[in-house]
Formats: sequence, structure tokens, C-alpha cells
Amino acid sequence: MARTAGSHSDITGPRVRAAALRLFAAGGYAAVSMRAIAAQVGVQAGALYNYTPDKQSLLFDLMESHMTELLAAVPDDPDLAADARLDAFVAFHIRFHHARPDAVFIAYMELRNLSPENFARIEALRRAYENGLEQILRDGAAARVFRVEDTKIATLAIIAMLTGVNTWFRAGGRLSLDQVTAQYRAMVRRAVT
Amino acid sequence: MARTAGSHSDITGPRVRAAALRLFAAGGYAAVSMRAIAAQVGVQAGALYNYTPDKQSLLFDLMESHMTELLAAVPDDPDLAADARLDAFVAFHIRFHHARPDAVFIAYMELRNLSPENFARIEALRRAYENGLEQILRDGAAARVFRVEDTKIATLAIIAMLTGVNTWFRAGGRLSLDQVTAQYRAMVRRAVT
DNA sequence: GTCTATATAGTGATAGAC
DNA sequence: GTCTATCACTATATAGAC
Repeated sequence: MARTAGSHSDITGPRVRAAALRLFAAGGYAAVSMRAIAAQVGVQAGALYNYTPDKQSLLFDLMESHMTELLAAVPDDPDLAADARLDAFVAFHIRFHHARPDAVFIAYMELRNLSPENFARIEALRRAYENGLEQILRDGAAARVFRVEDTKIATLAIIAMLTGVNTWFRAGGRLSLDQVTAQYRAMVRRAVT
Repeated sequence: MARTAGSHSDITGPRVRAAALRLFAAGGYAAVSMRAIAAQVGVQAGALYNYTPDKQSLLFDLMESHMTELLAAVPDDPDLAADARLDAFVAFHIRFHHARPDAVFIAYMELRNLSPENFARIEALRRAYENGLEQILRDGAAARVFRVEDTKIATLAIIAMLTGVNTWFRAGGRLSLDQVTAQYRAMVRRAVT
């Protein structure tokens, strides 16, 4: 612990990321200044550059972390029946995204602010996630559990439908998240059966 | 036609709106400068203020026009059977949105850049559109043509699913828009039946 | 209606003291 | 690691000539 007085990189770094996440989600990447992020953290703007080489890297890191966590957390047990795997995917997607509204919002809204190389990396992660669902649909179609004309279209349709929950669901409303999940599970199942 | 020489408001106005629509969709409202819009139109930045009081009004006008056109164009014949009305809604939504990718993108992505009053006006239009679909689902449920646990959730799920087509469909690809529409129609029908 | 010029304020990023 | 100070730009919006 021979740490220099005033050294707070272990705490300030996460705080910079947290502030950027919140502000980018609320106001949009282009509309948020480095000074605004610094003010949230409680430092001067120049200090931020100890934690990120530039503003765009900050955005990319947030998006990459989100996508990596998503891929690490998505459950899939190929030994289960396809309909059970689909149910599990639906429940997971809704719950995971509900827990991270800011990261989800950024991951969908700020893609155009990434450099071409960074954009490609995020897109690859997103596609890997989609492929997980598509494999479930394919296996289910092969086992004649599902009836899906085109698994790619069904994949995109289901993900768009599920992600949409984030735009309107608020805890404490008319329905609980479990109730909402149950209804989406039923709609998704019927859509592919 | 006693028009002053150099007066082009009848042609410049629409060109300002078209340029703003394109640039806002491509780069995001906050990242697009009035100078960039002016350059696209072929005038100096100051001249834009003959057509809009400020940048934000330009955004609002684009969004309001889009939503008004959407509401004016959506077909619904209450005398038809509910399933036929739903099919017509699906086909309309996909086609209308496909024809206006920039306006659709802006309407979903730039809501946070509206003033509270303007935001409320756009939201009201959006809700009116949703209500049109919900009424179809309600009528179908009452007639026992549909089985929908919660018509509000089903409405939001269907619209999210259909709007998602804009994020990936490109003409000239593996499937035609009609083929895509047919598959979404089938999935939507099954989801509520 | 469009131009040029400008007021006023903000931007991302860097240098060097401590 | 954080600060202050600053560079080099860019922003929206307006004033007044034409």
C-alpha cells in the first residue's frame, strides 16, 4: 500500500466511467462535454485524461464492457429442450437489460459515434449474441418444436421486441417485471410455434 | 408573382428541412452544426434563420411532420375483421417506415433534444398511433379472434418488433420487403392468437 | 433573402507546476 | 494524480449592408 498521497486511480477510474455512462445516456455522447463528466466526478477536466486517452475511447470502453458482460452472462444449455432454452433466453434478456438501462441505451444509440474499427468490434459482439438466440431457434426448428420460416428474421424480431421493454417498463407500475416477462415469454413462444 | 429578385423561400425552405433531416439522421442532432446544414443547402449559416427561429425548432418540425404524416396515413377500417385489420397494420407500418428511414431514426433517437413542451406534443402523437393498434387488438380480443392477456403490452411489443425492421433490412438483399412483411405478419398473428 | 462580420460562449486536448 | 492555464477551434445566434 505504498501509495502516493493523492493517488486515487483505483477509485477515480470507475467513477469516471460511471459518470460518463450516466451523462452519455441522459444527454447523448456529442452533447456531453469532458468538463461535465469531470464535474460529476469532482475533478478538473484535465484529470480525466489520466483514465482515458480521449473521449471516444471512453465511449467505446463503456460499450465494449456492456457487450462483454452480456455475452458472459447469457445462459444456454444445449441439453435442454429448445422451448425451455427459449424461455430462459427471454427471461434473461429482459432482466439483464432492465438492470442496465443506461448501458443498453448507449449501446443502441451511440454506435454512430464509434470509429469504424471500434464499430466493427461492437458489431461483432452484438452478432455473437444474436447467434446464440438463432441457434436456439434452429435447434428447435430441426426438432420440430418450433415452426420458423427464417431463423435470422425471427431472431431479430424477438430481440427488438424484448429490448423494447426498456423503453417503457418502470418498476412500481401496474405490472411487475416477472409479470411482463411471463407475457413476453408467451408471445415469443407463440410467434415461433 | 411579384417576387423580389433573390427570393427563394419556396424552394430553400424545403431544402433546409431535407438537409437537416439527412444530417441529423446521419450524425445526430447535437453533432450537426447549422453551418453543416447551410453548406448542404448551399447558403451561409445566417440565412437558415429565415426558415427556423433556432436549431431546436428545426428538429421539432421534422419530428412533428413525420408523426402527423404517420397518423394521417395509417389505415384502419373498423368494419373489417380484426385479423385483417392487424395484417393491414403490419404491412402499413413496415412499408411506411421503410420509406422514411431518416425521419424514423430521428423520431426515435432525438426525443431527448426536445424541450419538455415539444416532447409532450410528440409523445401525444406517438401514443395516438399506438392506440390505433391497441384498438385493433382489443376488438379482436372481444371477438375472440385474438388471445391477448394485456393489449397495451402486446401493442408495444408488436410496434418494437416491426420498427426493428428498419435497423437491418436493406433492399436488394436476400429477401424482398414483401417477403419480410409476410413473415412478420405471420409472427405477429401467431403471437396474439 | 442572403451575405459578411461578429458577439459570446463553449469544445477537446495538452503543458507544466505541485 | 490533480491542478491551473491555455491553445486552437467550433458552436449558435444576431446585426446590418446589399
